[in-house]
Amino acid sequence: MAHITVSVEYAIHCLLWLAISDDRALSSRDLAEFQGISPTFLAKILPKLEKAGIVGAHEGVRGGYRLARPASQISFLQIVDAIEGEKPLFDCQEVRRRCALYGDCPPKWASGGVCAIHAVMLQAEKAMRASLALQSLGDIAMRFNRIAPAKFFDEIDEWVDERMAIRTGRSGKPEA
Amino acid sequence: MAHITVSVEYAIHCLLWLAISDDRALSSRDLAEFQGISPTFLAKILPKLEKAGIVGAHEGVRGGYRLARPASQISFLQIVDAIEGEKPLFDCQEVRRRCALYGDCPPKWASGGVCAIHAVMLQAEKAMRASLALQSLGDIAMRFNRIAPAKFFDEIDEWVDERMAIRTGRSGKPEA
DNA sequence: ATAACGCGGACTGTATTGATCCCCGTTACG
DNA sequence: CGTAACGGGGATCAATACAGTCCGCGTTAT
Ligand code: FES
Ligand code: FES
Repeated sequence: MAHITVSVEYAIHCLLWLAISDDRALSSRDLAEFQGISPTFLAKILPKLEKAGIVGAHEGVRGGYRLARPASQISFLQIVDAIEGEKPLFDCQEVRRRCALYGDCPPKWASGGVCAIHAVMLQAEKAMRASLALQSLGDIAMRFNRIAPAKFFDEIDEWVDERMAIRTGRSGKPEA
Repeated sequence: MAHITVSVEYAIHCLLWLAISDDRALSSRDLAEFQGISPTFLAKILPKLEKAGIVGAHEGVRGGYRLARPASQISFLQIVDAIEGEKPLFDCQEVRRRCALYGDCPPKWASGGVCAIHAVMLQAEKAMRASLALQSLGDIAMRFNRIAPAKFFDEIDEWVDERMAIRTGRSGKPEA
């Protein structure tokens, strides 16, 4: 079966960090290094979330990304659509019209409307999308808050602070 | 989003013809020419249905394929799985374990069980598969029987008879 | 014996995906 | 005002998967 690409996994995990460390704008490089994924590749993903209105981008030095809405108002479906576009799960090639019995002009009963087989696929896609629409980023963030120890959130803060200091405070020294 | 490949469309349309023209074994070449699709490519698809126990193959001259079960006992899910294998909709790369905060050994609360994001995807896949499992080839065949004019079925029979005659009766003449 | 079958492997071309690099406009900070 | 950190977009590349072809083998009715 087809795939929801890794880009979506990267995107949602980034959004989860943004949801947890609210307020503070995180740069794409921060998010990449923090999660051990390719910075240049992540830099191609985040603009998609921005164009979809899921995150807000702040340009220039000290810039970065913030959630554009409360996490509870960001559904998984919106994220997946923002990253993957609107490619359908099943892409019907209308083979029913090529039947040898009716040469080049298939009768209306065979070519009108949606092929019954195609309809089944559309229904399956609809079920999948409905399932994705039910879950919000806020749900996952809450679940994460429950399982992660409080100490962990302090470590996140420390890490981010350290990054900020390295980048701005001591900008002349490129290496820590 | 990802795709259910064209092979599935070919496969299901072939199965539909097999369901309609019951009894008679149709060869892969018959099915391909009948639907205007590549014979060599279809010849790669049908064995998958055979290995999955959906169709039965009869080798040798006058051979071909038949449904191995009544059409009502063949679900769309079984067909899709037979063609596409068992590739998951979403293939988790476990990015959660790469977090910079816990170097090489992520704590158990972060790596145990299934990632909450992954779980959402699994649930969506489950919803899609459940939707596909609800529809059977028999349902579609019945729907087809309702919209197709009775005359059409006679034409199918004629066409098949003609093919049989060309292939076996006058085997010495390769062209019609 | 022949020719129509199914079966499988090797092979090609193209599209997509993951990933890198470079350059540009913008913005804070010194 | 200059610099360096930002985001954004285009060009490029390697790996993979998919659609489609070709060839050869074993099987079986006629
Ligand atoms: S023609 Fe595409 S599914 Fe029937
Ligand atoms: S680690 Fe794969 S979805 Fe979270």
